[in-house]
Amino acid sequence: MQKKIGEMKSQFKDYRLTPQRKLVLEIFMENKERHLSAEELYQLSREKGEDIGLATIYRTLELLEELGLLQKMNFGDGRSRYELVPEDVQDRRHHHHHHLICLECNSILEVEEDLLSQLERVVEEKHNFQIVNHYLQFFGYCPSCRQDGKKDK
Amino acid sequence: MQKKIGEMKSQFKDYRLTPQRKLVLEIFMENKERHLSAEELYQLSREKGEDIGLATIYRTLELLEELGLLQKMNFGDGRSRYELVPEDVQDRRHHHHHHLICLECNSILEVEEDLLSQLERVVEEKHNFQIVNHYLQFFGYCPSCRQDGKKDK
DNA sequence: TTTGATGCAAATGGTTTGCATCGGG
DNA sequence: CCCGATGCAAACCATTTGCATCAAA
Repeated sequence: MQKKIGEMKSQFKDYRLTPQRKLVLEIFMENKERHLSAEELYQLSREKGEDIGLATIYRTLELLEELGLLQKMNFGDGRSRYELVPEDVQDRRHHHHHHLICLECNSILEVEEDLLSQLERVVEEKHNFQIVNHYLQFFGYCPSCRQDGKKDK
Repeated sequence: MQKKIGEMKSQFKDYRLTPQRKLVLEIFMENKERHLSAEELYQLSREKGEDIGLATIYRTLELLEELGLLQKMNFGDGRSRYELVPEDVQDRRHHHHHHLICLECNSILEVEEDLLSQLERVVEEKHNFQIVNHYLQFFGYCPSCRQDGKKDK
């Protein structure tokens, strides 16, 4: 069950939950499957008839990431993208899913399973490195592109 | 055993192995452990007394990545970084090592082992996605920062 | 009323590009 | 000669910042 934006005030201890910040959160809620860039958020906000400055969007994204509500990511297309961090993992700041990035059509599929726990433990032990989070991307060819282009060799 | 730059001509089928391109490769050879940015390459080249334009460096990096000799990566510091792809994996374009990125001192350790093969197979099968490469980063605290700051909870 | 938040525009900084020139084959 | 490669400067573009204004507690 999804927490409503209004109920998120507790997360904003020293910050104000302004209309602009609500708006950004709202857009993320309505686009859970997407990885939005600042510019895309700007466009989506105008489509909703709202007026919000691009600079404010950047500042809001920075804040929401600090609060652990958003995760910043980079897909190599020259701009940062963000996605909503699921409630149940916000505390631990662990983000247990990965991305399948198609080299042909640039689509991004999400893989929900997280099979890295054991691997993390191996690495932690071997290198005495305390792991807080991980980020895994797979590059290759998605089902539909494999069919079209016969990328399969 | 490392291939010499002079022996790399075969990789440059339709391109010229110019002094500038040799220089860039040479710097990567001498800094295998580092993840160099364009600007850093520029600095290192001047330290060697060579004169090469920054634009040429960018164009060279793009080319070398296409040829599979370099891997482009992003550590979230606002600039792209590159590292030499080991010979024995250049063909398959697989890059079998990962990064441990310290959130405290920003150091980057490399983990040589690759334990993702089985995981890749699971994902490929489950999602019918042909994986060509993967990229894995671990975020946390390195040994020395754990000691200093007692980040360990 | 005070302090954080916003919006605009200007500045920043990494990267790309246009174009004249250079140089190897 | 020709065509790819280079260098310089200008252009680009995502992101950041300065500052005056706004608004909620």
